[in-house]
Amino acid sequence: MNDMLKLRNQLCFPLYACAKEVVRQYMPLLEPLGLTYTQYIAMMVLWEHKSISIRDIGKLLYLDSGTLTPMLKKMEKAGLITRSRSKDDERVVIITITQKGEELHDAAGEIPLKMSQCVKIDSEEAQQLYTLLNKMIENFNTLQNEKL
Amino acid sequence: MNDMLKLRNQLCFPLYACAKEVVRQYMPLLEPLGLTYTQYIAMMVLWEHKSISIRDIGKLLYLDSGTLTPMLKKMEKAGLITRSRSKDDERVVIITITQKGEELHDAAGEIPLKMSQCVKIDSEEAQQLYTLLNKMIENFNTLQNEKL
DNA sequence: TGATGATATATTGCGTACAATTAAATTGTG
DNA sequence: CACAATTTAATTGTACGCAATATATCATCA
Repeated sequence: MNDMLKLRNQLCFPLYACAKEVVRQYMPLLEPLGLTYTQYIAMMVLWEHKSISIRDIGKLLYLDSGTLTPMLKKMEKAGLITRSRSKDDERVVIITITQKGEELHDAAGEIPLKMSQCVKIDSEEAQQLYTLLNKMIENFNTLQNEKL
Repeated sequence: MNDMLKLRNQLCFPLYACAKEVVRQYMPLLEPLGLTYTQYIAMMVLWEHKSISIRDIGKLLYLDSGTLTPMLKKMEKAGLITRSRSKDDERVVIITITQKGEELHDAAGEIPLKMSQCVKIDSEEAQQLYTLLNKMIENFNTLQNEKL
């Protein structure tokens, strides 16, 4: 029996399970804002950048057009953003946050604190985790670039 | 501007992004076996337990019947498992691994090593990550039980 | 300039995920 | 023992997530 093929010896499984659970914990906090987790992180990009191409949102969130296009159309319908083609390059779609989208920022203010209370690890552990995860992501980015 | 609402200050986002990326890295390794990642972790449970209820698979994988029922039906169609009602309790569906399912175990033997090479973190870091993630999962389990 | 390749988004198809609901079987209780 | 409460799967509906493909636009250069 190959012990590496047991669930409890897998590193990737807790990563997968933990990520799912965190998203689940966000749901009741985001429900009053009418956002899903993916929409929430998209709003986070827009609260910071105000106006940004779908391509750049995808690079920041590691999501492709197959995920973003339908989601952003829903968010447009909800009045949080507008979509328009760039004049410089007609291929590019620019997403711009609306007043209504900006207003969600205040309503979201308490969410990071509530989540950190829910994820009961101390700040040193959180820092460790952050560092390790970003190291892995960096490595995946490098692998990706090597392939091109 | 609430800095906690910036992507780069979020702990949950690297967790979410990293988990997705890991699943993506698994895909080419699992493709020759005809498995998805979720099917792969289900097979891991079955390689170890041989025969187990859907309920217990769900507890081990943190998945509900809405996910498992259709997936296990596909795996039955693929000949990897059989499905049968328990004689003791007709509500319970028992999943049993088939010979064909057992044979996949050998073919999967190289996958953990290949993945560990792909995720280039050293064994001490891996241990840290494993510990932190399991601590978070434990905490979520506790929260869950408190609610009942 | 016109063919060719690259880029950005959209679309399609498939496979999860999960909440909410339904249906059947079992358990607990008066 | 009857019946309400619980448990287990299945079903339904919504929302990702990604590979593969299609389409339109842009860049390059012979």
